[in-house]
Amino acid sequence: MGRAPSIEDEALLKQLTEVFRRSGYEGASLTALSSASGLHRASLYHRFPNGKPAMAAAVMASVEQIFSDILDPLMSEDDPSTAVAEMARRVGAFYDDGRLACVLDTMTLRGAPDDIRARATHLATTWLTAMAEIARRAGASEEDAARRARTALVLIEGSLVVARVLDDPAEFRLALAELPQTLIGGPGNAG
Amino acid sequence: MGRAPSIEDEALLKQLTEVFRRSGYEGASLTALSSASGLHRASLYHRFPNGKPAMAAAVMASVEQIFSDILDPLMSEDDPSTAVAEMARRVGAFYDDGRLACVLDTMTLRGAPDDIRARATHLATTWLTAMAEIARRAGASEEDAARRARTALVLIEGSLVVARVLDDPAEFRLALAELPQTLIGGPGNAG
DNA sequence: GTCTATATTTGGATAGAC
DNA sequence: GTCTATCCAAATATAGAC
Repeated sequence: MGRAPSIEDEALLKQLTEVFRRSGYEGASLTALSSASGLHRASLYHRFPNGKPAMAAAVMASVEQIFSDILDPLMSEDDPSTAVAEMARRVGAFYDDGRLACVLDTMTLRGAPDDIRARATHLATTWLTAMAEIARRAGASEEDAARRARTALVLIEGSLVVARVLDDPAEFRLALAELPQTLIGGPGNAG
Repeated sequence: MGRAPSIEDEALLKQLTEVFRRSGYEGASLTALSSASGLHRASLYHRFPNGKPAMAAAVMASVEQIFSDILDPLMSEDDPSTAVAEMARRVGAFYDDGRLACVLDTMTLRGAPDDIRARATHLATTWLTAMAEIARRAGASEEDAARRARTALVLIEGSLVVARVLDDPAEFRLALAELPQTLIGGPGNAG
């Protein structure tokens, strides 16, 4: 067995993810990724022999894993309202209360590899499906449930942009607080 | 007088703006800016002696000008509902029906110069103020008007992200279509 | 005002010692 | 597994001809 890594895979991915989220794919330089992780550039290449595209792919895979946890309450929790509230809590933690951008936003600008953009599209679809399902379970029609899910995603992504631009997390917090209402509340739904 | 420019300032700014909107500040390489404008890199430096930061600053100034036109109906048009509809139409044109991202999003990632980010913040504030004013004029309380304006901005920015990620302008079109409702419709307002 | 040519720096990537 | 040293390409920027 070789020498133990100075930073475990999970912690490493977390640091790399943060850089990609803050700077976007092209803005995430090897220098930035290196200093964030504490590993020299050559060490990053040892972990990711295919370089920056591989790092970005690993980040996307990591985020997919994190989202499977974020969305888990929507499947496992019986009460839809409780389920959405718990999902909102986990979303808030992942976005560090609005201080971190979404990979769906920063990894889909021109310059990002096609496979990364495709993964972002897939992640968005997964998220939308899970949110639509909980709305459906709370009594919404299929059409209304799909609409509510899209609105929820728009509010989360938009509030993250606004929070960044205004340097104020208030809008993001509000979007999360209203998520149960957005997905399962109001007219036409039992929630 | 010297030789006439091969591309007029206005057209040049439009091309540069598109690159910055698609790629973000760091992703907008001189090569990309050059091929989009049809000018060689050295010619871009002739127009902007302070290089890429100056190009980005000029782009922000240009966008500020465009927004003063986009927001003009909110001041000059008597009927709030008509005013918002016309603003929405101009917003749709500026974002090319959801195909172009917002500078508020792409120019505020890490790596963009501080003064560019500050201009983005200022632009967002100007936009919010103008939208809050029309909501106020339509009968909303000051608090409700401010809330509606923030929601409108969140919906526009979020729907642009979602439209890009899903490669489908539908969500953006919907956000624009519902803008009158968002700003001046519903309970608690005369619109 | 635009061009070709070139300088300089940064970013991405590799080789080989430890 | 991480490091120093190095290579190569791309990005930013400048000089000077036309």
